[in-house]
Amino acid sequence: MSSPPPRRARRKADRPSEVLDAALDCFRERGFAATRMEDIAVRAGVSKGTVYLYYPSKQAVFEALVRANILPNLESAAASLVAHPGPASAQLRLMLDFVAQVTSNPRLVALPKLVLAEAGNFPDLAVFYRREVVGRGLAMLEGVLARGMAAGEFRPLPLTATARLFLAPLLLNALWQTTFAAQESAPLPPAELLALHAELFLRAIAAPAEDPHR
Amino acid sequence: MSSPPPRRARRKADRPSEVLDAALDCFRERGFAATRMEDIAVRAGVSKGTVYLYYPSKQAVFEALVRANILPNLESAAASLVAHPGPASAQLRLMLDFVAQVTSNPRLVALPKLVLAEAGNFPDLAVFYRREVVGRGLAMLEGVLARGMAAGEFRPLPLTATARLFLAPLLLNALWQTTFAAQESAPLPPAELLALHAELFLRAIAAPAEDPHR
DNA sequence: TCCTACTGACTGACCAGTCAGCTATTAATC
DNA sequence: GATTAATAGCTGACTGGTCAGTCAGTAGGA
Repeated sequence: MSSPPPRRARRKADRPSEVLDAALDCFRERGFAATRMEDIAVRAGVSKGTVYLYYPSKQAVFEALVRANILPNLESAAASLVAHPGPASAQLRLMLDFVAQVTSNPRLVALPKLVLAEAGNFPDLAVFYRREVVGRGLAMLEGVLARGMAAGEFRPLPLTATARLFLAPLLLNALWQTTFAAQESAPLPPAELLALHAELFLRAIAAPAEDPHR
Repeated sequence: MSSPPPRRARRKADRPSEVLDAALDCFRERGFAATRMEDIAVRAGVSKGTVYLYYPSKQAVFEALVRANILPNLESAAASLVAHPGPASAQLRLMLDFVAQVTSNPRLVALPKLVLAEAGNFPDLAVFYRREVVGRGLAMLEGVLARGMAAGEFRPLPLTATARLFLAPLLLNALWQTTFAAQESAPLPPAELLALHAELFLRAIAAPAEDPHR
């Protein structure tokens, strides 16, 4: 085994992500405004000053957090799309499964909610999120829909609106989980909701079957 | 014309709602955490102390705001449902139009977003909102869906999940408006999105037409 | 003259961000 | 290999500013 790197130096490499992890936990529990830099520091096992060595402000921590956690998931969604060519309806289900899986991770789900809540206070972040996350997600989806329409698998429909209608239940389910899930007496399993969504949506956009009687 | 009521006394009656109006504007612009009591007071044309005469804390202002603005709309939705009996699909469109109209008022749209954002800090409010707003809205919707299924107008489907799928695009569209609308280069008109939603959704849940060839 | 609505200066707590200094580690020197 | 020097990483007390909430006092109205 290679000798471990010097402890101090190794810590330096690890600190940023340790701080972000701690920050995510804090933001999830109390929101952005109510978490203090000291909370984040203590949770990361570090002093307040150290956090400022790596991030110049609380805003910067938040922005780094969003960037670090969101983009890898988008990349992997795009990759899985490329890895699974096939009928557009199958790819649609693939994307749905993907979102469902991401959405089942409470730590990740917290992020869109935070962005939504803080969009007013972080216009830059809202722009970034709209462009890099929502924009790219919708574009992927529109690509799949366009392929399906071109192949006669789906009816011709306005791409943008259709893509948003497909995504809406996925996103809202995620927000729901983080907001109301705790107080549900008989929670509706997300998998059930999403399965029904897939069924209804595919039926709604399917091209009509060829009618042999005509 | 009857003589106007004494100015001081009249003001007392009007203050609470004036304060709530001002608070809504402030919360919309800067979020809950970032608005100061003094902002609300100035906007209401009053001093900070006066706000505290009517509401014991900032939290109380927020809670009163939500309660005052949400419930009347639900009542009126229920009333309009009673006033328009008819096929379930028509009632579904009625509810969609209703939500669309409420949603087109930016002041009202801000509230669900605030509740979402602050749910963690106001557990009581989240419970209230879940029960009184979301719960009653979903119940109304489930009622319409159940009628339609019983009448053979819609396929039999799980009520709860179907109702949520119907609502999701409406709510998400509202959140979208408040979060990203400002930066859209070619905004998608909500009416267009909602019309497509109605079309797709009704097609998805429609009972299959009787097949005369069978 | 009394009361009711209102005012706004004030207090106490809180916290983001700073910085002088400490400590563990590595490098240099003998 | 022991001692000292240099430095990178980290610390936490401190500062300056902000703001929720208070309350003694003012003024309009009956």
